Amino acid sequence: MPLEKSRLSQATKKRVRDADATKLRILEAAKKEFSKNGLEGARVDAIALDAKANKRMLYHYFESKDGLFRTVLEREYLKIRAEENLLDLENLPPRTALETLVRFTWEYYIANPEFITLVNSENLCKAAHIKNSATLKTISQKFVRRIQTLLDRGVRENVFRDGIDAAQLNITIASINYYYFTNRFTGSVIFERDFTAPEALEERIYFNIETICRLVCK
Amino acid sequence: MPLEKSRLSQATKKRVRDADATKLRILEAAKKEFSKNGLEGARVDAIALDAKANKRMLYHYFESKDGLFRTVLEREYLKIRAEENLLDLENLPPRTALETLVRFTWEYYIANPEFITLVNSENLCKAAHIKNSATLKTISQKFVRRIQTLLDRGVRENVFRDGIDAAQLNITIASINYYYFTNRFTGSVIFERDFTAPEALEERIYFNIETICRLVCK
DNA sequence: CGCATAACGCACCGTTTAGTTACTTACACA
DNA sequence: TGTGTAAGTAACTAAACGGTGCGTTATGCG
Repeated sequence: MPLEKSRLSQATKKRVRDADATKLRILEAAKKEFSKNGLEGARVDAIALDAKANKRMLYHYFESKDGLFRTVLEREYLKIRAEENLLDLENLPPRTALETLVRFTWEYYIANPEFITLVNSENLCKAAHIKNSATLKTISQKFVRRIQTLLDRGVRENVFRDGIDAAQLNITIASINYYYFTNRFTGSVIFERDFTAPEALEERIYFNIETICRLVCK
Repeated sequence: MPLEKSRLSQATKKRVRDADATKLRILEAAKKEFSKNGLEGARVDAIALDAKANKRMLYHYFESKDGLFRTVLEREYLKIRAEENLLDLENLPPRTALETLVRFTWEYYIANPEFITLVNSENLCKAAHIKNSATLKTISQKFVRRIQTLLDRGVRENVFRDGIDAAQLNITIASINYYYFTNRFTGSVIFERDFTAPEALEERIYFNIETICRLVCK
């Protein structure tokens, strides 16, 4: 009978005490709070409250506010790289693959606005949290190599210009999408138009694809 | 004799009490502190100390921390627009004018890295400080109109493509320069190269000019 | 079942924070 | 040269902050 109860509780994950579930709740709450208010602006108490966890647990699992931020940020980097890896760039015509990549970046930022503000926070503190993360370096470089392969294939198939650097292209694709979102609030005020209106978004992604295609294609 | 002394002190600006000079010292110190640590991370005491002013004066002149930030940010926007207006785009061949604009943006960010982090902070708080600034809107729109004029002239002279939106182009020029700088710390870690090394900077500005010219020119 | 361990909670700490009160002092102008 | 006003100062506050000491309780395992 106690065995059965144990099996049931494991299966339904309705344990009163569940370290993994608590950790995850804290991470989700931290992601919200850090992305909304920045690293300095985020409140540890607010994270604990939102996670329905005791503040003590936060320090138990993540050591410090910075430790928690590091974990959140690293997870977000891993997540975007993982989704990028799902892109089937290798089996698409080069031009279509390029367009797919631009569109993916755009849509990822729309769906995950937190990523942008987290990265901004990390740059404000000069990348102090990720400085020593070996995994982040390797996965990012693997992605640049994938783009280089795509560029090479495009050149071979005579649709891409020769001599384009994959890292520079990668930065440019990110920038024209990233900038629009991170500055959407000041942008909307200054240009007196709603940057997040559906028509505005459509106009922008069209313009961005055009920009990249004209840069890369023959 | 007291008249002479007064005249002298006004001329040399060596008054013991000088409201304008104090205000300026506070603004300069605030710009440093806000850009270094963000709005929330900035410390009012640190600003007062660096400005060699009493904290009370800060509240006397700018009302609050947010009031000070608003003033700093508005001044920085006015400054970049003023420098942009010095650009002689009207009397340059269209392609040269375009290249001049891209290069100016790039060099402005190199010379004024504070501008970028201040804008980032403002976007984190959803443009709360500049929301009601009428001057900012008008000067920005005037600039977009200048770019539109340049684009029109380029089309007439048969060197630019037709139908390019000045606002979109303006955003794109800003983005490819801005992103590189704001993310230079995470970028340097992830790509394992120094984003601020002279060779890296040169490579990037070349790539950016290429990107814009390919987008706009025939 | 009994028990070691890990999950969890409460109440608290010392420090730092933005902002203020109450005061003194230099200076422009009459 | 006297004086009202604005510039400037020091010491303070109440609240909020990140972080902890220490006790309690659920749970998985032998």
